[in-house]
Amino acid sequence: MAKNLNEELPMDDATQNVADSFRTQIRGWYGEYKRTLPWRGLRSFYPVWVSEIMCQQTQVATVIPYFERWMETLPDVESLASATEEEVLKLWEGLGYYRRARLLQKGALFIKDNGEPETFVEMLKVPGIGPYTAGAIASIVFDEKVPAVDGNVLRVISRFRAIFEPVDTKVGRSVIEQFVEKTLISETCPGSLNQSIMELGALICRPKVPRCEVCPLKGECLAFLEHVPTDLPIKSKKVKAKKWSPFAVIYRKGDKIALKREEDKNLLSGLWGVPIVEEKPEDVDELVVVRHQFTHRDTYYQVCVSDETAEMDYFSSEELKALPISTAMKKVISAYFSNGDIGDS
DNA sequence: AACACGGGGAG
DNA sequence: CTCCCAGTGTT
Repeated sequence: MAKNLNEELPMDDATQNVADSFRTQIRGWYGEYKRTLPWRGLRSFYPVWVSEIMCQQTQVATVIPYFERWMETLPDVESLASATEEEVLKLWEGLGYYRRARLLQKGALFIKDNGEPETFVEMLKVPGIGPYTAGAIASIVFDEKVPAVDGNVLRVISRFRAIFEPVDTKVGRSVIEQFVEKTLISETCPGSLNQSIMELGALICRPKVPRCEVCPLKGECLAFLEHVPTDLPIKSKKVKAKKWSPFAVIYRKGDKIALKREEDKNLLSGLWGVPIVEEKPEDVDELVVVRHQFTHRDTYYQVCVSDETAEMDYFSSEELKALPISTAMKKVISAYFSNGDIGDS
């Protein structure tokens, strides 16, 4: 088999000694300082799966109450598979990246048909499970020797080995994955090793303010010894939010407003909200501008009211609390109910 | 490879 | 303001 030597890091004796030191130091640190988390120590597929999906692009502290409520309501794959999409999204309300919740349920249906995956390769077939999540579950639940490379691991390893290749490219990512898989991961508790690297990234090897002085790896960390740790990792892409000023139309009827489920192809698909349009409709009065910053869109909702009758379902402020509604739409709706009653008609 | 996809924490 | 968080799917 041909190997791509360009993507391999050195694997001499010195590197192996460094790897041994890494494992010893970080395991000791992890045993003493790891946070207590609701899913920490669990070794069955379902709760680990749910926790990993919830934690994608979301800080652990934010996830905890969502995870606990989710597990009380939908404690196993079967209950998730048979839940309504509305119920699933309501449990996810406020967490963001709502596609994760819908894919989680699709995954439950997939597992209902195909059985629970038990290997990294099988897990990749489940909707919503990518290389990180497959590695995390396979190593934590099934002791498979596979890396779980998230943002924390990219940062910790790029600093530890002084890897200046951009980590948000195929090559850069591969270098990190190869180092973890070929050099770092061992037979003993691969899941704990993966988790310990992530935990170190979250608590010590932080993006802006790393706590190098108390880091268990400072003796071998090339970024700490030879460079400026905060120069790493290198990231090549940087996308800036574009300004977006659509109209949010409140169709009112008495004390109720019209809401609809957002279409699949749109932002916030599956959630409920008022209609969002690019062009200003006829016969509406502008009420207020509500700003909401998405990652990719700095949004200025121009909230308008209309007394026309819309072909949608109408809800009172009490009734809409039962629906899954995004934080963005809650701001818009809240602006209407707090200001909209004052004035004309 | 580049982009879409939410919301919030922290400097 | 900025960056980034236990990433994945689509184009």
